[in-house]
Amino acid sequence: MELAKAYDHHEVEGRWYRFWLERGYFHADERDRSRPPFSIVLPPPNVTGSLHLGHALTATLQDVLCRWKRMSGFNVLWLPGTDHAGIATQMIVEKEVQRTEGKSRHDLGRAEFLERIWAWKEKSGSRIGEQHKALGASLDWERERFTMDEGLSRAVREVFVRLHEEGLVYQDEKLINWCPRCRTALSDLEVNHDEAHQGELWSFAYPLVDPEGGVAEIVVATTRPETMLGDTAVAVHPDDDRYRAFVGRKVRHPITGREIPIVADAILVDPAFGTGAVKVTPAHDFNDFEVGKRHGLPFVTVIDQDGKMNAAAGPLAGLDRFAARKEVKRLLAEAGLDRGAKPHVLPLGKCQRCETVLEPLISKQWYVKIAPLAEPAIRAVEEGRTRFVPEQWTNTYMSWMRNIHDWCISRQLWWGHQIPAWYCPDGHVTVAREAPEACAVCGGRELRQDDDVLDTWFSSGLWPFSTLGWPDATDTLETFYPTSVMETGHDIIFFWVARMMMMGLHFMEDVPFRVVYLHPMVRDEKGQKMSKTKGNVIDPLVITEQHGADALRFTLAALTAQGRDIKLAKERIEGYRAFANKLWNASRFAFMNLTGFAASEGDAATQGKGPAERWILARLQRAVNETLDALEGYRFNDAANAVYAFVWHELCDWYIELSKEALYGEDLGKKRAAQAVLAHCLETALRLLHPIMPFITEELWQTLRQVVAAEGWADSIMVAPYPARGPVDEEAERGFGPVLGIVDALRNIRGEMNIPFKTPLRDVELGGLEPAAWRTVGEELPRIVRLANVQGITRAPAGQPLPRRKGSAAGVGSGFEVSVPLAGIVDMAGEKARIAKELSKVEADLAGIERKLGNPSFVEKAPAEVVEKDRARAEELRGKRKKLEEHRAMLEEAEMEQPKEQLETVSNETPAAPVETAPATAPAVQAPAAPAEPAVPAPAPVAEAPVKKPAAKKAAPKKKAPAPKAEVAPAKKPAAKAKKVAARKPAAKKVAKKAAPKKAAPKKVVKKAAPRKAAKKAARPVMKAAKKMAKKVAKAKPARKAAKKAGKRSRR
RNA sequence: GGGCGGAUAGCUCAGCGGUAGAGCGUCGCCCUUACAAGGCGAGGGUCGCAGGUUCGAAACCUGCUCCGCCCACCA
Repeated sequence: MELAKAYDHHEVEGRWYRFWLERGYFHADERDRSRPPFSIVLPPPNVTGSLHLGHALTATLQDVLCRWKRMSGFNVLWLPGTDHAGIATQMIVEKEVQRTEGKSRHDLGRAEFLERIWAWKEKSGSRIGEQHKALGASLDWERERFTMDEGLSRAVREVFVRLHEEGLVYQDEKLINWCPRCRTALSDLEVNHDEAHQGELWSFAYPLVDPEGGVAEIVVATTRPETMLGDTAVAVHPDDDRYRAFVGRKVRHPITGREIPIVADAILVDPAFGTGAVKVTPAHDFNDFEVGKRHGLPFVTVIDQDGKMNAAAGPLAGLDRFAARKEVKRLLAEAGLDRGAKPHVLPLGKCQRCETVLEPLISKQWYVKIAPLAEPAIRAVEEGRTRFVPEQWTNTYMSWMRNIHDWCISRQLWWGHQIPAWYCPDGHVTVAREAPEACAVCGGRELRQDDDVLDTWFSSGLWPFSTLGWPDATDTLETFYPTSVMETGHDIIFFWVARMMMMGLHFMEDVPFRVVYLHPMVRDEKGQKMSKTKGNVIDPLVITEQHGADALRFTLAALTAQGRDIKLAKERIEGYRAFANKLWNASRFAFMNLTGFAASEGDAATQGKGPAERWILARLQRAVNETLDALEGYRFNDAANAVYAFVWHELCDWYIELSKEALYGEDLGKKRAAQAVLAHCLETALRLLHPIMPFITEELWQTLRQVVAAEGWADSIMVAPYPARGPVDEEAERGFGPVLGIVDALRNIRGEMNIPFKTPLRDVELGGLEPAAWRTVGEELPRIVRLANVQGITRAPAGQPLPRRKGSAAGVGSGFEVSVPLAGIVDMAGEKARIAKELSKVEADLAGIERKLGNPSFVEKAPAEVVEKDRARAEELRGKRKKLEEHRAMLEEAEMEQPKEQLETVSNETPAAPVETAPATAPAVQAPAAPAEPAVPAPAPVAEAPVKKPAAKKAAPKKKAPAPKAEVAPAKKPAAKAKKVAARKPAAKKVAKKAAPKKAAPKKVVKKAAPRKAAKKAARPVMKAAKKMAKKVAKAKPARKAAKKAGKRSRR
């Protein structure tokens, strides 16, 4: 199977999406009751919009859930649709018409304008569909809905009428938030009071009608001077002695000449604020409105729906409200009533859509009486029938629900569901599902429908059941309601989630969804909200084009941690595209090496499994379990990371490398086993990853099925079963540790010494292996040899340490030791430095643990297993330290014994180069020392190194073992030492600094009752500092780096 | 004014009572026949500050400081 060398998503993605569609895999069967249902309704995007990354996130997470559940045997419905988004859409099209035709919607008229919007909707609605398809969303397109579909509109009318019948929808004339620009009423939620507006608090005097005792006026403060034209009272606090005598008297309005009462109101007035006297404008302020009702004041509206002063404003009629503000101030100043101003910060209510400062106006609107609906919605969450994830949002939801106000649902717009209420000339109202013939009150036949439309969220609130066919009792509704999960942004908990809860419970008598998963907000890499005005909006289509949908999806999933916003950086996407490519190439490797293997013999082939095979299978199972745990807990980042880590760092970095020995070797049994395991791991990993990266996994999975001539596989990975949880073979994981450790140790020596991979490590010895490890390592010697490029390797008998060898590098790990002769490859100074570093690390760790174990209360009070663990670790560290010290001593000895000339002349052509210790060599492998067990056939030939390397290669290192190095060695020493000292000094100083203040603060210590505690406290920072220093010392890397630099310099 | 989140490596973030981690970036060595969109190795951290609880705190409690978000009718 020939695959391109690099993954190209362009070629792959569209092809598979079409395949899935053709096969009908996205379509849910509402009559299938044999499988458990799983349903999600897609939060409908604004139909005129274009998807942004927030939508891409929603689509990705929901698709992950749906694909996972589908593969897990659920009957999955994921329902797509769009929202008419009343005010937003109307504004967009209005602007567009204005721009292209220079006409307002009023120029066009209602019918004509609505036609334009419908045309617009058709166009952009399909774009949203395309965007979702590009992302790979497995939406059931046959069920796509739109909030203004006939069906959904019928649901809207039904709900309105029923609520009206129940007295839960009513009409009332009260103060509402009005946008003078959009010329419509808004609900509380559509008001933004974000900006702290820098305004002023301006004071003026109201002259008393009948001045008395030299008191002729009362001074009030306001941030909105223009509203004084609508003042119908002045209020003071009843207990305020300054104003007690004023209550009941009157002031004269300086502009209109009306007489206005002074009232006492304890709720409105805070005597400490401003002058303690408040002007009252019941028709333009929410607080004042209440005062007006309490005191029976007149409601004088002075501002009209355009934000201009009306006739009641007398001389100021026709002025814009902000111009009127200046004018009022000017007039009052002229009249000598200005009492000064001071700066004042106040929140301004602005229109969510157009940012216009809102005007509270009295008007007749439709409302939903909310308390009876909210109560069940609160209870449902309290009882856990609907659960919020992450949990913290429960509080947000609850606190809002408990303080909820009646919902103003009428909007003075054209685009939306026209309110099903009809008026006769006498003003009677008839509310009905369909246009009535006659007035329900008087029978009059001249009926006119209410001009207004419903708040967009009114229809959105019905989404989880209106889309399933309600008010009809459909199979779809029966099967898929309540939906399983509502996945959306936390910014619309109130707008949408809360309303769906209320409506669902009221009309379906059950919650609309079992779980509300609230995803984070997507921000740009600087953490700023993406917005058109900032110009930092990223179109998901651009990214899918550049990096592929899979890369974008994976990135979004990997960044979706609970409770934190997503800062999307391009580098992340690139990184995950690289992951896709890695997977691609790993698969290529598999395909190239699976020839001759057939899936059918998979199980039979497992006899030849070695420790590496058992290890990777255990790791695979662990990755599967972790991924499942993560998905079940909605931890998308953990799911993504679990698959990522397994595929890249275990399957690719380790197993593929390990498998080569068997795949390229002569032993057919081993080869087949490796093939079976490789195929199995790859196939499982693809299924595991499929929900996150659907395209590339399908492509590779389909190829794999051909390569291994699979039978009985599903037709598509998306309908193949999801990997199942199972027990992890921990023994296989643990048992393989020494093999991995040995390779790591050898690589570390190589890396630290800058020995290129080409240069083989000769005559490597292993020791310190317990019997089980001895066998495992024995079995895997050929693989160790390959991964570390070793020529000649021997094992000391089980349970025995390594014989010391001069002129060698050593590595000590948990349950193994390695020794590598370095003569001729590299000088000894580097090794000394490396060991010193390692040693100080061990010492620092050990010191910490010993201190702990030396603390009696720790040993006494800590759980036994923790103490035991630490003891064991201390023991291990002491062992390691001993080995390292011995090795260091040996190095020093060797240095003294061996004249450097000899070092230079050592040839590495003879494997036995490093002299005395050599005799241990070959036989070790066959050493019978292992207690009993002939079990493992000793891989004898291995000791004699890979033969593959041609002679020519052997010669190569000679050139690379440059004599000059040794020469440089002595020269660098002083420098190295100097650096070491330099590094240590600051650290020491730090300790002093840290410790000093504590000691120098005896007051505290004295105060403390328990001296022991005080002492401990004083000691704590010292301990920390000491730890720190130990670490610093451990990290001091003087010798080698300095040496390297010196070497380079001298060479030039 | 209330409420909620966040502060851990240069950057983006995991970890949420028992040896401080990952990815990206950095540095060194390698084009080792799946992959240079790669491999191997290394460096890098007073876990925001100050107290407290505990044998033990990055984690739990209290206070503070800075960032972000939500809610709110002080004229």
